[in-house]
This record gives sequence, C-alpha cells and structure tokens, in this order.
Amino acid sequence: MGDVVTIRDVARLAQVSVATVSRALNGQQNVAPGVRVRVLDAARELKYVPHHAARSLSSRKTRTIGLVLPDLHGEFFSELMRGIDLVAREHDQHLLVSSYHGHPEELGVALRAMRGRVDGMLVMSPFVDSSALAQDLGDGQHAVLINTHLTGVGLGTLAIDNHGGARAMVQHLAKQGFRRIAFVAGPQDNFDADQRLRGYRDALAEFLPGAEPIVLEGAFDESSGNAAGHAILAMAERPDAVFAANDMMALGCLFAFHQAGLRVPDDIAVAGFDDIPLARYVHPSLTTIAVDIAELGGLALRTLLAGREADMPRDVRLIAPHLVARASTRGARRDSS
Amino acid sequence: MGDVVTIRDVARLAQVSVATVSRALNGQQNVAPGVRVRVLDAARELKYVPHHAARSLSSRKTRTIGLVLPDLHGEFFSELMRGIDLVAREHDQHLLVSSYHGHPEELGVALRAMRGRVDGMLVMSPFVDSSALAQDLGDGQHAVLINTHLTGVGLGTLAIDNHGGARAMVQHLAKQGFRRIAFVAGPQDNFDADQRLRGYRDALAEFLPGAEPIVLEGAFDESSGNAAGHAILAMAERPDAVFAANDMMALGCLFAFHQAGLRVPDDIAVAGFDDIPLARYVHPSLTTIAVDIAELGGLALRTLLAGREADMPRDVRLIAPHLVARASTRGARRDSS
DNA sequence: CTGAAAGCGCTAACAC
DNA sequence: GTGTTAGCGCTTTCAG
Repeated sequence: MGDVVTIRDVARLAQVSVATVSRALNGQQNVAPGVRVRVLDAARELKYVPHHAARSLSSRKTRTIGLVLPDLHGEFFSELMRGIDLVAREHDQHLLVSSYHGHPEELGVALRAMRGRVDGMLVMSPFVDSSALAQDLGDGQHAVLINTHLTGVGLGTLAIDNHGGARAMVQHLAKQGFRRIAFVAGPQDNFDADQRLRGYRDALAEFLPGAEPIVLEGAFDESSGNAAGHAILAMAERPDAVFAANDMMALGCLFAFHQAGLRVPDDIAVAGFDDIPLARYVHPSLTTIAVDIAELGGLALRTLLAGREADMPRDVRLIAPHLVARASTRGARRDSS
Repeated sequence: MGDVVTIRDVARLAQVSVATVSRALNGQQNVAPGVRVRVLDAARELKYVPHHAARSLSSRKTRTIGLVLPDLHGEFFSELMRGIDLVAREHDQHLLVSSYHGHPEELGVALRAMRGRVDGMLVMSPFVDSSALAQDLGDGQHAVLINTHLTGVGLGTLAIDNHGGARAMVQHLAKQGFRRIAFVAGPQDNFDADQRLRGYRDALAEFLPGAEPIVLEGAFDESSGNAAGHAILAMAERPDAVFAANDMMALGCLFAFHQAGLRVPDDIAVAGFDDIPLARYVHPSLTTIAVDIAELGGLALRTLLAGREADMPRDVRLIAPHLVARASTRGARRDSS
C-alpha cells in the first residue's frame, strides 16, 4: 500500500501548511514563487498524487462525466465513445461508462448510481418511450441526451437526423430511376427506426407521388434482413429497389438476392443506413447514409460542458448524415432532376 | 441542485442516528427490523442516494475499476470493454475508462490520474517495451495487465496466445499443400505483432523444414497490406500463400491480388489473424485466427477481482485462439497428415 | 502571501 | 441495537 502519501506529507517535507500545498498544486496565484517550487519539488519527490475522492468531496467537483448507454455492442458505441473521449481529454475530464444492457428498467439504477461520481452525464435511450427517464433525471442533474426522444424536461438533446437521411435516400433512389421502392423497417420500439420509416413514407409521397409504400418488418439484424429479402423475392409484383433501415439488414437482403441469383443493382437495387465499415467492402458495395457518430458523441459532450457555464441549450440539435452513393443503387435510367 | 439530501436528512426523518442509517442502508445485521424499515422508507421518500465520494473517502473503497487502454478505435476495444462490462456488472463494479491515445508517454499520467478513483485497474500496453509501466505501477496498486509484456513486477497478465495462433495457421497452410508461405509482419514495436512473427518462423521450421521465411513489412492497416501484396506480386518466385499478421492487412493483400487478376486461393492463398467481422463477408471469405476478445477482458477482470482476496496470480495466462478455415486458403492438394 | 481550522458526507470504532 | 464521535484527504474561508 504505497498510496499513503497525503497532502500532509508534502506539507511537512516542504515546510509549509497543507493549505499552501493545495494552493501551489492547484496553480493558484497567491503563492510565493520560491514556496511554490519547494512544494512542487516535495510533491515530485514523494510521488504525491491527490486523492480524488477527498478532493471531490470537498470541492464538489468530480472532473468526470458519466456515459449511460443501452449497450456496448458493436461499432456504433465504440465510435460514440471515441468521439466523447476525444473531447473529454481536451477538457481533462474522465469517463465513467455504464451500460444498462438493453433493459430500460435498469436505466434508472444506472443513473442513480452516478450520483456523487460525476459532474454531468450523457444518456442514450433509443426507445420510443423514454418517459421513465424523466423521473430519474428530475433533479438538478446536468445531462445531455443522445438519440433520445424526450422533450419538455429541460435537457439538451443531440440526435441524428434520421428523417432527413431517409428522405435523402429515397430521393436518390427516385433520381436513379427506381419506382417501386420497398422499405425494411427496424424494431417497433426503436426511435431511430421509427423516424427512418417516417422519412421513407414522407419522401415517397414527395418524390414519387402515387407510389404505394411497401413496408416489411425487420429487427436491425442481418437475419431479419435476409428474411425480408426472401419475402420480397416471393412478391408477385417485385420492387425494383429495397431501402433497409440499417446496413446489417441491407446486407441480409443482398445475400438473399445473391442466393436467388438476382443481380444487384440490375435486377434490384439495395440501400442501407449507417455506413458501417462492411458497406464499402461487400459486393456490390452498398449505398448508404453515413453518420458521423464520433462527432455526435463529441458534440454531445461539448454541449454538456458548455451548459454548465451558460444556460444549457434545451433544444434538439440534429446531426445531418449524408448520402454515400455506391454500386448497389446504380440506376437503370438517368433522369436527372 | 436537488442533490442536497444527505444521510443526515434521512436520519432526521427516520428519527435515528446517521450511523443507524448507514448500517441499515448497507445491509448490516445489527439493526432492528422495524428501524430498518423506517430508514428505508425515509430514504425512499427523500430519494436519497449516498454520495459516492464521501463514501469512498471514508470506506477506502470505490467500487470502480479503471480501464486504461492505448486507444478506443475499433472493434477490438469495444469487444474488450463489453466483456469487462459484463463481469463488472456481475460484481457491481463501475468502469472508469481512459485512453492514452497511442502515446505511451501519457500512460503514466493516465495511471496516476486513477489514484483514489478506483480499487484496481486493467491496463493494456501493446508495446514491446513496457518497462516504463513498471514505475507507474510500482506501489501497491492492484492491477492486471492485458496483452502486455511486462514480467517480474508481481502483476497478473492475461494475453492472447499469438505464437500458438500463428503456429496453427502455418500448420493449416502446410496441411493444405502450400509450400512457399510469406508473412506480412505488423509494427516492429508491437508485442502481438512480434509474437505472431515468431510463431510463423518457428512453425515454418517445424512443419516445412527447409522452407525459407519470407517476411514483408506491414503496419496493421489495410494500405500497408496492400503494399505488401504488390510487393509479393513483383517477386520473381512468387509465394503460393500469404499469412498476414492481422486481418486488415490480409484484406489489403486480397485486394491487391484481385486488382492484379489473380484468383484466391487458386493462384495464391491468403490468411489473416483476428477474425474481424469483415473476414467472413469478403470474397473469398478469409481464413483467420479467431480470438475471443470479450472473454479476454472478462477474464482479466475476474483475475483482478479474485486477486484482491486471495493472492493475485502473478503468472501470464494465455487465451487460446482458434483457427477459422474459410475459402481463402482452400488447398490445392489434399495431403492429410 | 501563509496558516489554522472548519467542513464536504460518509463509515467505523467505541461506548452505552 | 443504537448513538457519539473521530476521522478519510482535501479545499476553502477567515485571520493574520
């Protein structure tokens, strides 16, 4: 147990009081230059490191921010964390990570467990109904929501513009000459999935008035996408393009069509959403909507950090994704508009 | 600022002393049943949540473990964290995550910053020379190393058996009938890369005695793999198989060969290491060595947690990876041995 | 500029 | 069983 060296030891060695040590170490101005040097030397010699719990108990600051996520699976969260970590480091903040493992009912526990450990938190709750969140966030906790649908609680929110992204994709497909565009939806209780579906419907009405929406169920994973692909193959009047609510499902479709001997995009076009790394490597490469997830995370933290000084922006800020046109939707016709 | 409710408020409402509140809330036995109920009710009514910093200052426990990583990029770290998080939750531990962004010199800072914040830490330092680590870990800090080469400091280590994995791959290639097996190495200062190279050399001597090692430089990324692929294409006496030290480089090779019109595996076989998700989706699907990263992380945490009670195992425990044979190394001949 | 001292909110002896 | 009290290691008035 070598970690017994406290501020007192430093004070003794430097022949000053603990108060002076504290001031010197925290870079305050009212310390005589010579004394400061003595303190710093003593601290270095003893390898003194301030004890965090003590410091945060008395200063009421933790210099750490909490990150409450639904899960830790996959590339989305790793990218999100990376973006957050970059900004955290910039502001010398630590990151306390917690996942509630897809169980919304554990979200409250996770949030409460952060009391006294963090100065603020970033919370993500991708469920359509996040109202339970409001209670656990009720008190003066600083928080910013990520991709979470919860308004009227005075919290800032950063989210991906799913509606706009889906709209851009439908527009692209229409421009490429596709006329019967099917949509493979995501989980019903997922807010992102819901917005993408709405974007599809709205854009269809806008760019292909008269075209009927063709919506298939899906669950954001490859196998449900594959199933949707087979369902499409079995349709009497087959669509000429499929837009899946995320890339994994689009890949599932792609494989279903491959197996059936269809050529993509000649026989049928396929598009996804997210731009996962795989998207550019499959054959044909997948047209999709790219989201800068790291930016989403970084911006969320910046919002949180800024909110502690000024008033927190209470609005929903949307991150605009962009279309990445690849081979899987290369158009039959070339009507430019 | 609703978080002003302290243990005192609960004590007052429940008409007991703070000590009793503490005991009741911490589930100690010496509390009268009726009193316990009163305390619990009061706590619930006031929405009391213990203040972490205060608790850990006085109890000298933080119930959190630190995770110090070289980076947060990509699937390896996300899987590692997922495995760790699973075990952490099991033991009701929080996770403080910190990355030193590939700068070994910042590792010490990261480690020191954890003082008083964690009960122990999981540290990963993939550099061949991790000796600087020893100093910053010198005191009685509980720690377990992950994929880190540092012996003699009395710390447990969990690592992937890179040597064994590379050996298994060479054996597989030899069994498939390949005779001139080239190796695309990883960064020189990376410990995993170094061990994989050794495994290749040793296995070559073992399974194909007389065959000369053919080693190309690489940097663990796709472009260096691609460059190595082109270098191989330019060789007078071309190898019939390429084993890259990781999957991304193997993919780079694959694309180089595709571009050159070579057929894999008929003209040349390609193999990687890691089994990233992409590996099964490329064409031809990539033979590789699969590592259960989540298990690596989970086991590391278990080791850390166990070490606090019993004596920490000071040895290096190796996680055995396994061969995943796919299309990219389908053999020309069928000599079984 | 510096020191003494009062807490921060909680746990853990130690009494009763 | 329960209350009193002394810290945990640090920051922060408040004097000087």
